[in-house]
Amino acid sequence: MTKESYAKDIFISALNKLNINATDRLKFETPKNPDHGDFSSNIAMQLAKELQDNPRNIANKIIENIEYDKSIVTNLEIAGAGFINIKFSNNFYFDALKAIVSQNENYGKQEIGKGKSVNVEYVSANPTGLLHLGHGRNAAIGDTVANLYEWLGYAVTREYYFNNAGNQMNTLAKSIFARYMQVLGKTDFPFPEDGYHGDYIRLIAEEIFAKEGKKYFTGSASDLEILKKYGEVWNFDKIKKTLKRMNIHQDVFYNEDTLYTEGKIDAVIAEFKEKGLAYELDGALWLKLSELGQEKDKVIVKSTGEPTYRLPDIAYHKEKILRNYDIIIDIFGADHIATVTDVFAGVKALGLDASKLKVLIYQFVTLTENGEQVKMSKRTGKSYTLDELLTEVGEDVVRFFFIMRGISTHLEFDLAIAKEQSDKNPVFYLQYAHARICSVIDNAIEKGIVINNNADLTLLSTNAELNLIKELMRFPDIIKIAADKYEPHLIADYLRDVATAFHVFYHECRIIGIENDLMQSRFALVKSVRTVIKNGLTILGISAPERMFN
RNA sequence: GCUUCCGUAGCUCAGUAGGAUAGAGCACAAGUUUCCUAAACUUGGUGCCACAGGUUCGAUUCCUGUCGGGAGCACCA
Repeated sequence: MTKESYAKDIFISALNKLNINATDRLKFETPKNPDHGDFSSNIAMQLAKELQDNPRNIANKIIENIEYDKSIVTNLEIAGAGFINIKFSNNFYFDALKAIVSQNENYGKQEIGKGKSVNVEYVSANPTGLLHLGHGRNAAIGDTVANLYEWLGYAVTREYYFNNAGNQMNTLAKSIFARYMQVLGKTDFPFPEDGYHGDYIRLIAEEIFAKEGKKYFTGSASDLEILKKYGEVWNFDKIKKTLKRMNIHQDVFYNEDTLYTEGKIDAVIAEFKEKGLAYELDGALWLKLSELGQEKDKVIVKSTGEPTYRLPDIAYHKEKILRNYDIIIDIFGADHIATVTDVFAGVKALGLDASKLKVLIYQFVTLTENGEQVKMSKRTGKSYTLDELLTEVGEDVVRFFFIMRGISTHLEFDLAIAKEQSDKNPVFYLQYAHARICSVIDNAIEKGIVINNNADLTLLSTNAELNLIKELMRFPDIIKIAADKYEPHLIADYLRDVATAFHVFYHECRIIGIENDLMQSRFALVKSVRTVIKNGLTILGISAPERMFN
């Protein structure tokens, strides 16, 4: 039983007695100010207009008709403009803690998504280069969202859209070839204008030369094809290694190529033509987006015969929709905003249900240090790669920093704070709470204390203890809200609140060395805190160390 | 010009699907350890919630417009 379920029960039966049907408007919230009780309803204010009565009068009538169990609710009162505030008994909280203790490491897991499926597509970087900061934010958001849905009981597919077909792959081949020729001694061999200037291209060229010599010097189509493939494999290998460092493992690597080989691109073209939504002009094939609510028509097949990105994107989303997921989530950077509406329009035009699609757009990341923007790595002199950042500040810090802000706000990644292994770094605050608890338990075991599993929780009586229980009770709701709103940072914020409540408790209440029964109940409490922090960090893909400062 | 995100404390950001006295971390100042990890805790205060209208019993939150900053507006992806 939760606060919500009990409060709803007693309110609905009171409203029924008054012949008021307001079930859908009945919402409760936990007031910020503890003087306003544990739970609060604004229903009386909402009803004021249609009942043509003063909210406080209505609240009074509702309260008069509420029947409640005094061992669960201790007080109901009207406050302010007409709020009804509920105070729950300590016993209610002890029962809630008992439930947490018994669920143990499963606490927070839910069945809301049972029998339903979610596809989360994230990272999806082209194999033309190494991952950079933006990909890092993408990866952290995508993986955390996937975790959240898993905790809600959904069957989650983590997907990576692998695109080795477009124009950019030819640019990669040409870039490698130019560096290759330079490695062969033609130092003035021209580098393509729009080529990839990163240092890794040179590494790839050197590696090819070391392994296979100069046999690709002709630069023929077949040579370029080999260089392209080599670069693709090389880059993708690096990408996967970087993701692995971030504790990310995707289930499906959907290759764009299969859209062509399995005829899915052609099928979509045929369908657009059949619906009269595609026409030829200047040798190119255009999609009538202007008839689909967009500003202007756009090209889907270039006059060269190659599709623009729009067409495979539409075909790919069609493909995902046909795979029958209940929710399909894409994670994109702000630079992709324009493509989203095109894909939606295209998918709808194919008669598919676009309401299952949810596109998360995250804003850009800037790296700062001591208030100044950092563009280049001091160590390499090149722009920061994700791998480099991981090495510099550590995996846990990277994952945390990338999700600690709302996804729609610009993220300032402060290198100085990230590097700091101290109290300034918010990650350590959470991990420290976990390590502290582990340490106390180790300590008890060392002293020969036996921790039993049926402590008398009613012995917990201080504010610090009760606040901690209340904090722990929020965990399932927070997971649900974070998933519904697609906001991983809510988990990070929540864990900080839990850690704070724990540290306050720890400061005020001793555990070891006090009377046995109370000690046992405090162990139960503290073990639950440890579980919540560990589960929360797991959702964020961050480790929960048992020991800190070695 | 159009699309989109943002504008809240000195800085970085929250604000629980519209609620009561707008919060946290950092920075700054002062304290707390014979005692389970002081990477902790306690105490200090600052806000025309960018601006102007509108909706509402009630707006930092929703709508419209203005200003300011970011990201887009290809036969690149």
